[in-house]
Amino acid sequence: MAEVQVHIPEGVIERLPAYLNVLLQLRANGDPTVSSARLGELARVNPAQIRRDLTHFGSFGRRGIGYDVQTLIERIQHILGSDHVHRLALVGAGNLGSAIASYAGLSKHGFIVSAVFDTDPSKIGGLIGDLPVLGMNDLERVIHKQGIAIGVIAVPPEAAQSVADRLSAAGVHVLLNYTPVMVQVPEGVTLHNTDPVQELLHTLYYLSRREVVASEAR
Amino acid sequence: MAEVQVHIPEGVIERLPAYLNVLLQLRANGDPTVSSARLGELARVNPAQIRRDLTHFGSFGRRGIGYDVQTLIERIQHILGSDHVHRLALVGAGNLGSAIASYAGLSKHGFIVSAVFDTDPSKIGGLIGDLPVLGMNDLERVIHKQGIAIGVIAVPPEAAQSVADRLSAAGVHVLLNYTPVMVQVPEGVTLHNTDPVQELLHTLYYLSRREVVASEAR
DNA sequence: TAGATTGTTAATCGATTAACAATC
DNA sequence: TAGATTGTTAATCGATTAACAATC
Repeated sequence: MAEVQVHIPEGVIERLPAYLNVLLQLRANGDPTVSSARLGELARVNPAQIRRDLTHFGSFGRRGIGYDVQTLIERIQHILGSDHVHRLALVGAGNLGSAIASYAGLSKHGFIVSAVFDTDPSKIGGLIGDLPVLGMNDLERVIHKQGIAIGVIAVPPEAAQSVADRLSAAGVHVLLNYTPVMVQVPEGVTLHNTDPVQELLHTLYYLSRREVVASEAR
Repeated sequence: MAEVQVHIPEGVIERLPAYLNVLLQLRANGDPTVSSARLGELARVNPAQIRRDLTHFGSFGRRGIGYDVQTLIERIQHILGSDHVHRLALVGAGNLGSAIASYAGLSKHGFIVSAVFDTDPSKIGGLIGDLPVLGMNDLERVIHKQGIAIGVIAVPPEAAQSVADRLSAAGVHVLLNYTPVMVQVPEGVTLHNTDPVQELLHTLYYLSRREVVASEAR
């Protein structure tokens, strides 16, 4: 019987990585099982919601016991597709590029930086981690050859759009944009702007409200 | 008559920074006004929702005309509190720290890196941008003196928790954590994990679904 | 067996959207 | 005036949560 995958609410998919993160931590901690109550506490999500979310994909727990940490990790990784390796192309070998290449969070989830590109002749041929920096001329060829589906933009803002264009044209499906520029991408390419400032602004709202409340309570 | 600020839905506050980003782009473009239809197109939000969101704070548009870009920018900046400067303390003067210090997205919204700290004696006294790198001994004193409310953690993962503790104890209200470690913070401190991998995982779900769909459609 | 905790239903809650009168 | 577009209501939609029978 084929599994008919009906629509899964966006919110569910957004929470799965958060659950996964907590589960990986529990595993590192040596915990064999976890209840939805504990998981909810750690991920700051209502326990009922966790159970509800998981039912979209099956039933992974045991009544009276909870969830086996290792099993649930594997199930979620399978659902997300992070149970196999994903190759990234990193464009930009500056400070930011170097930091991304050595970022532990990537390898933890099966992402590996597979090629690094830059325009600067003084950087080409040098090493980032243990990868040689390639010139932009090699971009299309290497992306095809290595079957890279994810591109990371870590270049100066003024170059962001043209890099996005090149990566999209080369067949990359997902772009991670580290510049504050709102780049345009063609249909079929998913863009992620990793602008932490956006989040900071959001927090600022609550920060200033708190100050107001505090001074009113004087 | 005092404005009684009732509860504003979280989602509204999350969207304001997105509107602001688009508006700043429109202003840079020289557009004097914008309709909710156009704004919605650019921010990928339903126009009715934009109008609804804004009514929580007042009525900023003109019927038949739209919104004055400059006015709406000022209003949203005032609501969020980004109409004045916010000082950041940056801990970690490595590649990542250097990249953050020169990140254009920060200054665009009134955030300025006001002090940089590191433990490495070979870095202390050196410059990041035009700021001297200070030793960790100076952390509490400088944060108090400069009235810094926001801390940025750009250190190796193993140091993340202790840096978070020091910053929290020094009176910082908001932490931006650039490591993949889930750090714990005391009550009253807001933590933001800027883990783009979380988002990548989320995208991966749709990416693998698309591959399945594509191969089934073969 | 008694206690714990899931999977699942049904109720609640809140957010999104369509529609339209007000008005520029 | 006619056309455009807001502000706001009311209807829809979907997501969250409480509750509890099933079951380990």
